Amino acid sequence: MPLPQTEIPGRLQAHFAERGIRMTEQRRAILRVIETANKHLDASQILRKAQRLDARVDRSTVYRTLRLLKRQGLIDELDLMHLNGEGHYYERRLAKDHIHMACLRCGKIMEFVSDQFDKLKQQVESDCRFHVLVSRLEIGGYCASCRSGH
Amino acid sequence: MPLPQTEIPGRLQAHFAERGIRMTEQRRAILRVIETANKHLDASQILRKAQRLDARVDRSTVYRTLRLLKRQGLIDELDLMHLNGEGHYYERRLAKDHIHMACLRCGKIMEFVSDQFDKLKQQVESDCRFHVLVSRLEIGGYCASCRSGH
DNA sequence: TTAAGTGCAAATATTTTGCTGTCAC
DNA sequence: GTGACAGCAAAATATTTGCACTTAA
Repeated sequence: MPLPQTEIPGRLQAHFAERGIRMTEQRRAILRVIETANKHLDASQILRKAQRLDARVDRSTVYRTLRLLKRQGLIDELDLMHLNGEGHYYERRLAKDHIHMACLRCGKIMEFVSDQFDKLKQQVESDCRFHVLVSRLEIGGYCASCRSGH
Repeated sequence: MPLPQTEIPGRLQAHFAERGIRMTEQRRAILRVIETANKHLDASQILRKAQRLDARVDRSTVYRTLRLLKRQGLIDELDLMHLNGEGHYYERRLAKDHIHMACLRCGKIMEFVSDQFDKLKQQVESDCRFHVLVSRLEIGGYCASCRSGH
């Protein structure tokens, strides 16, 4: 049984090699940033962090690489309820999808894994004869602390 | 038992009146466009259609009104997998939430109502002690026609 | 070698804001 | 009458693109 994807470092680079996608220093830096991120990053944050690894990285290369990663199904794009502007956030796509919850009061982002979510997607597959490739469930509301303090 | 919200025309205007939110000709035009839309519209499309009802409507008024409607929980904001650019789409919020499926090949948007979706949200409420106010489930993949032709 | 990738600058797309005048209540 | 709303123009934000140069394979 393979290890869960979370525990394989360099998995993104490995994927590029497997599919014969060219590797550059800039891409290496960007992939590294995404692989080691411990929270959701937007394009500007990815740029800044990648430039610390390789100062040459340009903003447009970040966007081009993000588009590539999306097409390859390696990252997911999130809005996180637009708590901060209109941009998008990115995170590695792991073996198991999860739900994102954003607290509209304190801005905290929470993640939640649920078998019911998988069942729901299976229902879409069978009831709608729709082949699911990507899915995104984002919920906005109040977290436990904020709802009690209300 | 009240009629489903879908069947109450002028419901958005009624909501404004109930909450003492000022009604203007411009808002009337924008609300009318949203209420009578038979597909998902983005800000530019709403502007264009609203201007046909009242030529004075300005782009900024559209955005300001959309923000107001969002805050009032009267409309939902969608990405529809960004099939056409980076903008957002809007639709009236009805009594029952639904899932949006976007075919990545033909661009068709489908909607699906599922009790499992409601159950999943209830699970988030209880397991995470998170009070759900808005939720958005968007799925990208291949529709029945496109998957068979593949 | 050469097709793919990059930086740079400029363009495009989307949304917001400041300000002054107008209008709903 | 007055506070909320509107138009307009400009700014802010987010993303994409054209093109000449560079580089991975």
